[in-house]
Amino acid sequence: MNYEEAKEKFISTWGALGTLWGINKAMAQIHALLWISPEPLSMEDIMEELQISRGNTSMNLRQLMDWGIVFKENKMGERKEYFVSEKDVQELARQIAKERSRREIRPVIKVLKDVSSIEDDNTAKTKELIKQTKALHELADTADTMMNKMVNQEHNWITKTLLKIVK
Amino acid sequence: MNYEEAKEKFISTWGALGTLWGINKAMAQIHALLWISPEPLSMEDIMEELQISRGNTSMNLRQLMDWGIVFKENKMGERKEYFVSEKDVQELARQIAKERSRREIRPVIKVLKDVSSIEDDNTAKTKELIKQTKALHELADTADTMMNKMVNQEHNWITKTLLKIVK
DNA sequence: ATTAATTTTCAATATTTTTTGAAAGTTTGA
DNA sequence: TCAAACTTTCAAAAAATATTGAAAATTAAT
Repeated sequence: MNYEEAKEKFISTWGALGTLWGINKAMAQIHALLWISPEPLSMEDIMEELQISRGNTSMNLRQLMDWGIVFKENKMGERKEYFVSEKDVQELARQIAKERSRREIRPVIKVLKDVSSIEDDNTAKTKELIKQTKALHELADTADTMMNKMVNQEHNWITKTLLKIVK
Repeated sequence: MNYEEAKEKFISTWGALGTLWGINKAMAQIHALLWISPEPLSMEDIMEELQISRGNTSMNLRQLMDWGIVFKENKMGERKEYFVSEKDVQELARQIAKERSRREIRPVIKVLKDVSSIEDDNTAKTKELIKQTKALHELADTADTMMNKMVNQEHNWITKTLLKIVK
């Protein structure tokens, strides 16, 4: 496998993985491209490389910036904007965990809490609803608390912790 | 919030969360319905409750069974098939982790390994590709190993471990 | 072996999501 | 202030994904 093949393989694999996890292909691929690029890239560069439109590029770059994993960069004397990805793998993981928790997990935890707190009327179905949503609530809450600890830890905490668990 | 409201809220929230994480709405909602149902449900019951077609119900039940989180059950003297969900929250988490690892994460780890192993030609871009994909490979591999430990642990391991981390 | 009950399949349809591209907006420099 | 360089927005189009429903297949009882 040469450089070009490897690059394409990485970008398309990252795009496919994103899709599987609810992240659109263009967004995942732009991220992949910036992740392996030693230089900041302009919108033109990205459009060219991934064969996508200007509008698509612009919107997905904005989303990546909203997620806190891509940044704008200016070159002196140049009008054009350039983009770079967060390069540290731990920081990337933390940022993604943080955002998914905030946007997706916490709202669900809130619903689970509310649903599991309805008044018990002693019917089997109500009992089951309460019991099962409470169990989900507890698991989700514990897992989310852990994620948040993770997000606020020192740089190398993730790997150290995972390794400790794995023994 | 009464029982009906709570039930609907739970089912639609679970469906929406699924969608966000790449699982289709019907599949997530069928799972939610079975999760809180104290009795096994027939295909008719599910179609009726969620207002979805027979074909849709059949296909998504099959997928849930492929994921190992829903099972067929027969009532004596009845021709019809009934379905029940895995009820244990830990087992649910383990099963989902196990399947997502097998189907989605491991193939990506393989690609990362291959891509990060291309020959270094000492150009900046090749060096960056190798460095960054290697970093992802290491993180993904560690996390996946942890997931697999998890999957094969005793029943209550997840919560105990998470709590230990959280301190 | 036939029929009735039930489930599965899959081409057609509907829905949702993503992408495009051109117009509108913004910024910078002359 | 004007205009060139560049970016953003958003309605329309395209693509991807999910859903339907009826025909085919399966199963079980008579």
